[in-house]
Amino acid sequence: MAARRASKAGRRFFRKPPVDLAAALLGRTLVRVTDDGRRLAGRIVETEAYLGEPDLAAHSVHGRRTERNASMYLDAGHAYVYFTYGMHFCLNIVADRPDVPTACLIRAIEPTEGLEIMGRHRAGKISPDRLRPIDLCSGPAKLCQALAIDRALDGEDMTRSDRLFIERARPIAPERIARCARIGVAYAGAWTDKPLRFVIRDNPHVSVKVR
DNA sequence: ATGACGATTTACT
DNA sequence: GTAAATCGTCATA
Repeated sequence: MAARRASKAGRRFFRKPPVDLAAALLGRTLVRVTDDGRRLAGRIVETEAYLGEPDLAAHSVHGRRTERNASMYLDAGHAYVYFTYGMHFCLNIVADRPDVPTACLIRAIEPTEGLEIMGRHRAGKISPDRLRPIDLCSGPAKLCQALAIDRALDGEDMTRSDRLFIERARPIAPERIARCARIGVAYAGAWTDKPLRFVIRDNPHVSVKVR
């Protein structure tokens, strides 16, 4: 008898505007099953919404469509994994409807399953004293490294995939969610300061402190 | 073909 | 607080 698991989030859950999805993702479980069958998981504690065409911080600004960001145009619930800074991957989940290139960046999770393997994935490049649970997945590129997420998972349909998906969980009460400006988008003019970042209040696993 | 840049992380002062 | 790492991606030519 297989262990009982929470149900996998389906299309209906993801098919909402990116701001709504970013908030709805908080508290839910991100699950990654590796090629050798290991289950790695964590609770989503920080997300950001990217609003597509008008959003000067979005890869799909002005309807830009390239080989890299093609996944943003897929239906809601697909993964958009991009490579940046010559060394890092970041995971987004596509929101809304097909051909509306909006998405939510998963910026941090609180690791709950497979911490030892996550640590192994993170080890090597960093000093051992940086392998505390709180250092494992507290950033968009760190969590991708810990969960072994790279471009091989770009375009993955997370409503059907057995290697990357969201499990339903008790929603976070609205008063426990903080909204603030997104991280690392200083170049985005009027969009730099829009409150499109969502975090669970006072959670120690977030990437950058809320101000 | 080339140049500039980045939805970041890390170590160091 | 600052700066280095490091290269795929994109716009320009």
